[in-house]
Amino acid sequence: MDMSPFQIPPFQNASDVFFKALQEHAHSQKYKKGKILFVHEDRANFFYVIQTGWVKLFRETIDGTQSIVDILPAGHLFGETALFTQNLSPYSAEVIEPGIIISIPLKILKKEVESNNKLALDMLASMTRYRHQQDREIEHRTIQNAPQRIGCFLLRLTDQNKSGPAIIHLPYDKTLVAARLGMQPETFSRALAKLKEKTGIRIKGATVELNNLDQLSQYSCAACSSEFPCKDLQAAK
Amino acid sequence: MDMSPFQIPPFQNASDVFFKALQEHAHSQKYKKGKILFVHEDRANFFYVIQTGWVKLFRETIDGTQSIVDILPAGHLFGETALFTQNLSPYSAEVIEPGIIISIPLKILKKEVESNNKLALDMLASMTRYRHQQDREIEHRTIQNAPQRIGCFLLRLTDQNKSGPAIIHLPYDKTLVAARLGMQPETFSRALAKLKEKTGIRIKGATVELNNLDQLSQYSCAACSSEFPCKDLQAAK
DNA sequence: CGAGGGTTTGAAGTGCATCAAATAGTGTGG
DNA sequence: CCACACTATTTGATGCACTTCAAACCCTCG
Repeated sequence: MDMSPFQIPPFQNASDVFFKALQEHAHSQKYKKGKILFVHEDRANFFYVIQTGWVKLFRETIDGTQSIVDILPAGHLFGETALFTQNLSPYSAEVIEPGIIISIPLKILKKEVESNNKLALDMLASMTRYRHQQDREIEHRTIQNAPQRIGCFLLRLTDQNKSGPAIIHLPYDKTLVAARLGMQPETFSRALAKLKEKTGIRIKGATVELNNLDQLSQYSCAACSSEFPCKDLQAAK
Repeated sequence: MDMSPFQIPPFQNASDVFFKALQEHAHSQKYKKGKILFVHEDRANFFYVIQTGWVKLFRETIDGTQSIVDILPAGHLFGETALFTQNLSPYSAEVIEPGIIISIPLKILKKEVESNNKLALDMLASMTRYRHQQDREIEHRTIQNAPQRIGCFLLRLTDQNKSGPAIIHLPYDKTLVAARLGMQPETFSRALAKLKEKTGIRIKGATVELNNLDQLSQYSCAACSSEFPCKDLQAAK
């Protein structure tokens, strides 16, 4: 099995025993769009690492309204928190862009985290980062308006090591981007148009050309407690 | 020094060495309302445990708009995440109801968490709980309206071990409750009136009488992916 | 080429914010 | 213990942002 997906936090310091167990019990599989990996409040026996594709984490109310917990790109893991919640899934997970996902028995991780303090610390660091992202997310929902939230989202999709104009293309359906940002599809469409008018970005289908990052970040980050490039925030989080 | 504040998660499994270090270096002090404990992006050398009183964690934008990260009651700790962020405070902290707060050098916690895996696991469990609270918070902001959010907040203030009518009194200013719930004070006032009309609660100043918990939770939790009593959510979180 | 989903556009409604002002409540010094 | 000053809270009037419902458009893919 390909071990490269595990060259990422928080696994840098995992033990050989752990990797050996992975070889034996981790399972890599390609999934189609729409595949439900597990459901909220299910008994959880696995956690997952995304090798390629995108995964949506969500919950829903009785009347079917969904609320997006997160949308994750390749390189992220999810479902690992079930370790600390009596093995109950805190959300549902659905593949939204086809890709390869590795499932790993929670038991393996449990054993490792209980015996390898370095890994536990790395997980704490990951959790902390996530927590701050969530804090920021709440802030955004509260004080940014729709066009600003979109602008901020686009900025986080850019490669923050480069400067100058950037061309990105939306990683998944606009409807989903809208949900991810806590707005209706119609609002997204209109807000994107407004953002275009305000900052001069160019839009063609799912492709967006950001010719003036400064102008964009000035417009979007005005209503935020941190400036672009938003420290600690990962692309497309 | 009184050690009772440390009979709480995540310190049950801390070592004697840790407690001895606490005796020597932890500092307990009474603070007045309005005291700023530290400021966003300050260098952090301490973390804190609330013995009595309430503390507000927040950030602000250049134009002075505040966004509330959290409002914490006695028994909670905060500032500990600086351990994993190069000792930079991820928010500001202000005492909003006078009380006694214990400050503890991060170094002590650092040493303990690096050498005591049990504590690290307990911290992971605490973080996980917090993370799920935040997820829920985002959900609430998205799908509950103002009166429902207030109802949900009131429910979480009740003693969930008892049933039947409950009398609570708001733990801090209505203006702050409003901010905590992501709305304006005016909106809070009107939404509370609406909630009264819808669920028959009684309000006198800061005292609220919930004579029908079922009706209240039915009204509030309709727009939520979990039912009352919202599992994993602590009172007044 | 046609079916179906994703996206945009239009029209109307709703909830919350904002600005302004009145009222209630609280703590202080006399 | 009272009057004043100040703050917290409520109430009113208005505006705006986003939602909702409806329909058209577009794009992709079988």
